[in-house]
Amino acid sequence: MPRRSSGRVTLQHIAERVGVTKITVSRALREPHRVSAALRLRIESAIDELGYIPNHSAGTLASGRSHSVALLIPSLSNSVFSEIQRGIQEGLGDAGYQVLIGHTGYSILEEERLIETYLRYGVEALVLPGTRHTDHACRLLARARVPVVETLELTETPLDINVGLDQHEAGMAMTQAFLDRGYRRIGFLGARMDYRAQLRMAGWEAAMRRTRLSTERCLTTPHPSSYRLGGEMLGSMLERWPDMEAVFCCNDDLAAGALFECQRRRLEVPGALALAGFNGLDIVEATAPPLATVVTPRRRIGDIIAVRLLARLQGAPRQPTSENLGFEVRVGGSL
Amino acid sequence: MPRRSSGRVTLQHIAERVGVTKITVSRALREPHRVSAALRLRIESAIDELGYIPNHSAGTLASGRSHSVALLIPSLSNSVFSEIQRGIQEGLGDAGYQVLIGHTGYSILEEERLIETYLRYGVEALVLPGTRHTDHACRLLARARVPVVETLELTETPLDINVGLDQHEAGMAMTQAFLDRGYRRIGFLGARMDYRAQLRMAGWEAAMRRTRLSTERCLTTPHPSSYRLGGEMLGSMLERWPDMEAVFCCNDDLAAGALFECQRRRLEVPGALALAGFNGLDIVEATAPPLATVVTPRRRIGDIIAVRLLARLQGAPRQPTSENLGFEVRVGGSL
DNA sequence: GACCGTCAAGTTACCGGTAACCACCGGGCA
DNA sequence: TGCCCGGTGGTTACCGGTAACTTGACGGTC
Repeated sequence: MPRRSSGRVTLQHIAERVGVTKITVSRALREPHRVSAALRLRIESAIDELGYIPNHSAGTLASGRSHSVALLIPSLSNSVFSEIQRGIQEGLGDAGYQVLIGHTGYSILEEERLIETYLRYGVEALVLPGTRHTDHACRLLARARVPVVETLELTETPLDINVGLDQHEAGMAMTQAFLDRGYRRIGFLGARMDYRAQLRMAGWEAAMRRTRLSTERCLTTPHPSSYRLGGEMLGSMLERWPDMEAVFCCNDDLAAGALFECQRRRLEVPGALALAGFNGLDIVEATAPPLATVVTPRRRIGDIIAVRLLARLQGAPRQPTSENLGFEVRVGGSL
Repeated sequence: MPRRSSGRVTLQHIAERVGVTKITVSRALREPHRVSAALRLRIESAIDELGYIPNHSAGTLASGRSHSVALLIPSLSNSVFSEIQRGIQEGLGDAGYQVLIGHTGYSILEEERLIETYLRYGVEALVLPGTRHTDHACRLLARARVPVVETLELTETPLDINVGLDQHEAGMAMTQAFLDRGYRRIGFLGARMDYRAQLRMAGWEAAMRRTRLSTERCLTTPHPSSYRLGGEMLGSMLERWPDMEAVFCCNDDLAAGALFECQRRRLEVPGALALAGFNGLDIVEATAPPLATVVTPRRRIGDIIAVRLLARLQGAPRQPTSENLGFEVRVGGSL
């Protein structure tokens, strides 16, 4: 007599119903060609009569394979990550992997916690946003001997697979686009200031210094970026430096918010002030005028991650590499 | 000799290292008070020396409890869902549950697939967006005997717990706000046209009919909504009905896109055309003018879901109920 | 001093699958 | 005829934990 009556239908139930042993039912599901056609049909009909649902834990425990992969993303409301997710999902989903999504909220501590959680789940690979991790997270990953993807930005010392773009260079390129059009008093607005925002800012600074211009006009905040914040920060900036000619925002949300603030103040864009954002989200082409931005190849990042990961999951050897997928400076109508 | 050398550290390894049996180690982790303090310390240090990571599958299989809950969301780039997620995460995370996020892409077929997947994982509860599901999904849920939350909209026939707001009534209320201000030729723009968008539209229709006004001025598309689409649809609408006085958009993205299009056409908002959106996202208070919208209590929905679910998980009996958390019409500056 | 209760740790069986190996059957072939 | 082989299905053990029950030591109580 069973100790616990889970009430759940198991392989054993199907097997009894059909009059075979459970291994045969298991095979009918996983290696159908190894079971005779007639029997397979009887098994299949028993399965859906009884409503059998395989127990993933049991399967994982027995086989040592979980058929799942963890994808950690910093934000659930940012289409930068949702497009990466889509690429990965499609690539790995077709190969039979389930993609488990975790939400770090831009915190590497939360990332560490999630890495441990998903290692407990036995994921066969992990995709992490960024290249900065806690020491403990690195130890966990090293011991787990599981393929790891670091994405979005690039690093010289990848843990394993690294796919992204050079955020510093992108920041410089956008700044150079301002310079090429004759702007000189170019400011920088940054929110959240996660590592990627810092890299973009460093790119702006480098381009300004190279041209012997001041990097004084810079405002940052640890708060998450939002449209409203873009407007507020632009306000502070104009108050402090009324002579601004151009503002480079660390992302499109901030830039759009800044644009709205200009509209409220009846400041012509780009006539009175030039603006640019970063990422190339949908909004930049919708505003009046369309915003300058750096378009990042998010969907492609997702696709490439899926390809590289599948190769590793199918046995390709580990070989830490960094893959630069580039970016495109789009001038829009705001500079 | 082990058949497969998983390489992974198990309870057994810790136990041998400390010189006890594995059940003692297991207890030290789950019921520390049942193990003497000295031994507990030795166990803990062995655990982090060897880097033990519990095997979630084994624990789940043995105990019949997965300590995880599935949350399905339609879109990973819409802060409507991310705020709900945050509420649920905080409420359930503290109680020791892991929230597994699934992405349906607004498809009930994909929802069905994910429901089955997560039932295999043995989740102890499911949170679903919406009240429409495939028949097969309903059968799966019924058989699983697991608490289910349907959220966002309300239904008269909840499967179990239902927390949301009356989307139809909200659509009517926003339309009434237009009417109260004297607008008569009020159009409706809808994208994606998932069930909630349909309900909002039906609310608009009902309010218009009640006032004996035409519901002719209506444009919808199955495409996902975006800022760009909002502009394009507004263009089509104005072309077809140049005499429009007001436009109610099924969400804020569309409304913002429509506003940008008005700016391009130098159409004063609300002077020449009044606009409203739906949801109360960050963007509506950032634009110039701020957009009218229906503010939905997303964070509260998440919080309440967590509370109701915890009660059920701790043994409260199933008792299908529908909980209406209401909404707030915010007039902004666009009507 | 016998008895009882409690605390700390161990024994045993089991969760629901899968790997690896084995057994049987019928047919083709030398 | 004897042998080998592929196609089918079964046997056995095990994955890494946990539930439930048991054991033994110790202290308090009457």
